[in-house]
Amino acid sequence: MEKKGALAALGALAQETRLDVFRLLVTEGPAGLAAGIIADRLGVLPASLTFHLQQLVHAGLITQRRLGRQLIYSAEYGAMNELLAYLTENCCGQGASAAPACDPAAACCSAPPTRSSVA
Amino acid sequence: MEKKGALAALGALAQETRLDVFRLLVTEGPAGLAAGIIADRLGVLPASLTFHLQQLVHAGLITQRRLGRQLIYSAEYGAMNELLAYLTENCCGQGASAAPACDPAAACCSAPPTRSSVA
DNA sequence: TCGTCATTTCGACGAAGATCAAAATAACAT
DNA sequence: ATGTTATTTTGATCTTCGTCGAAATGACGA
Repeated sequence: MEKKGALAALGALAQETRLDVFRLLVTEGPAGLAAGIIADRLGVLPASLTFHLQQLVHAGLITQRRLGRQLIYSAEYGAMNELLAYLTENCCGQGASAAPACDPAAACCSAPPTRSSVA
Repeated sequence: MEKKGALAALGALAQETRLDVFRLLVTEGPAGLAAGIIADRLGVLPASLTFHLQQLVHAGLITQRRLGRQLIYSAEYGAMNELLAYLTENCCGQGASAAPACDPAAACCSAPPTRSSVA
């Protein structure tokens, strides 16, 4: 990941509501969560949530898909891996390794472990 | 690292100048760099640099010490390790490991490899 | 087609972030 | 004491960020 992308990801996560949203989506795995449910769980007004969701989408940390009349958001594990890789490579010593640590399959409890690999 | 600290660190790094400063300090190792030299290398006005350095200090990512009439700033590797640990534990799947990846000894070239362990 | 549910867009507002020039402080040498 | 260098503080200005209520869009069912 180049600097631009890392800055976008860092900026997107550097806000309490957005960090909460992302963490929530991570625990839900690839199945994701509808906007309304996220708003309910976190106690955020719909308009505000949309604002934050857009920032996260724009940073590539989450993706959006439509299911009926609701919009489902889910975490983009690859982006988090790239961010971690960037940080270990550029903000630690020179010899830092970058083993991918994020895996949707690890989101164990709420969503049944999906066999499909990461997009 | 609790959420508050992670937010502070993310916010501190989510700005181009500050990310540049931190990356520069990381490459310099524990020896650190004087404010004036950082300003020179990055082409930032002194007042602006001070502003950004303060943000980084406040987030715990760098530390300050005085050497004669200059102020030396150096990277706080522990803070970066904690941030990486927080991200892997909270923003990846549940089973993510948190092996400390940052080591000042890895900043090989400019500073002689220090034997003292990470704080 | 009409209503209604889910979500987004719009417009306005205050708060926080970033930048700059100018003045102030701190440390040292003469 | 005085001057010089290194850095910070101050204050002003401008932009960006986050929040909110109200209106608009999109998708579905009757």
